[in-house]
Amino acid sequence: MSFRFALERYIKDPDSQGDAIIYKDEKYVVIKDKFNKSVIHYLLLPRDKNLTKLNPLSAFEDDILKKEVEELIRKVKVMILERLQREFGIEETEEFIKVGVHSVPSMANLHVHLLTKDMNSERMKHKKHYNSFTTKFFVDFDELPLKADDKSSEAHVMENLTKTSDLKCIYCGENFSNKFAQLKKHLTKEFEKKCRSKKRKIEVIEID
Amino acid sequence: MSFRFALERYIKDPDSQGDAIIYKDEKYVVIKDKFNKSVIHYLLLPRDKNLTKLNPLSAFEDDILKKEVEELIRKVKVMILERLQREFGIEETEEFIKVGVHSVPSMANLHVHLLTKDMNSERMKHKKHYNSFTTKFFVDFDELPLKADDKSSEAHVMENLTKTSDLKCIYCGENFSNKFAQLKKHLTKEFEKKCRSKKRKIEVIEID
DNA sequence: GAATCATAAC
DNA sequence: GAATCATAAC
Repeated sequence: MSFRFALERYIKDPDSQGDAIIYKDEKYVVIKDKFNKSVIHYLLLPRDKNLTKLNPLSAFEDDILKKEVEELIRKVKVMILERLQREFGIEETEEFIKVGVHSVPSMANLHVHLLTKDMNSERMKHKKHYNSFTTKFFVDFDELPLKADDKSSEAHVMENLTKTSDLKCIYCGENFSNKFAQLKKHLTKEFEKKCRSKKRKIEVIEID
Repeated sequence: MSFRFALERYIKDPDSQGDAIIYKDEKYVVIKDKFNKSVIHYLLLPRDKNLTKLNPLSAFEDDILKKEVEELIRKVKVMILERLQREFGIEETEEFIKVGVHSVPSMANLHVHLLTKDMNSERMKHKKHYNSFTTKFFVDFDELPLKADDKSSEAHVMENLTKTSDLKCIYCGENFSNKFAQLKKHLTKEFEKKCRSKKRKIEVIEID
């Protein structure tokens, strides 16, 4: 089976996926993105055989699906903010969480991205990664479903956007042109600032 | 001036280089490698105008140079082990420090690498990076100067070695073939094991 | 040396 | 989607 169906196993047999599973019920699973592009990056997937085949730009024309997913998104956002507090000592609001879909997903199974806005991850490795979350290639969940004539439906246009858009800092808007390495440094600095601003005092005690 | 002379400023005016300078006297400087390939990675450079032009494989035919550098290496090794203890809580011996030169340096100014053996760094980005420290491309200081007929003197042979040698874990010898991403994960795990084995207790206290 | 970009093969 | 490899231009 092609890599495009790599998410299939999570909806078919979540119990076999260990701590990659953040949430599950009969109809949905929420998993950790294996190649997280932010400090926290989850995927929400409907488990239904038919729903999982839908295109993300039109899938949420289904009102029931949309309502149910909205409700689950609310829960997951809380979990994300709690984890951000617990693991990084960062107090944030829902504004710090991006929720939406890729215009042209590489993975076939319908999935919604939920991720913190830091974009600070080892796995964030090149321009296309970054721009797939920071340009119109990424469609906010609130904008779904898209009108059929929306330009965001044109796959080639969208893919080009991830290649050609300048790299701009999600925090301060600074334009890094195509200088990805410099953007990375900047994002790390911005995130560490966010951590420091909580003024955590870390005490290290040797017990052996 | 070409990038090949990027180290020139460190020997000419170390005082302008801030905390990149680990040690300096009239004849030598030791600096942090700007693109460190291990947790701790320093470069030792003779400042003399003539010495800095020498080829690393033959430079240490000069007995005085060799003796002086040997002495400085001893001092720097102590500094490295202290920093390893201070910053990472890791207790190690000199065996954990690699000292030597690249057969075919990219940087023109004579420099000796001193680095911890973890090979665990964000800047370790591809096979050539790794193999330039783990194959015969890297010549241990103790083996210098090389006999003139040593194969290690053949630049093309050496450069090929960094491209074609299998990736092998420096800790356990596991062969990762050309699977660099997997080697990286493995090295991170190995290093974290080393940290954990010190059983540090970390207490986080919010003060704001 | 770093870094961007393109390109197979999975 | 990931990952390896090659290639300019600095």
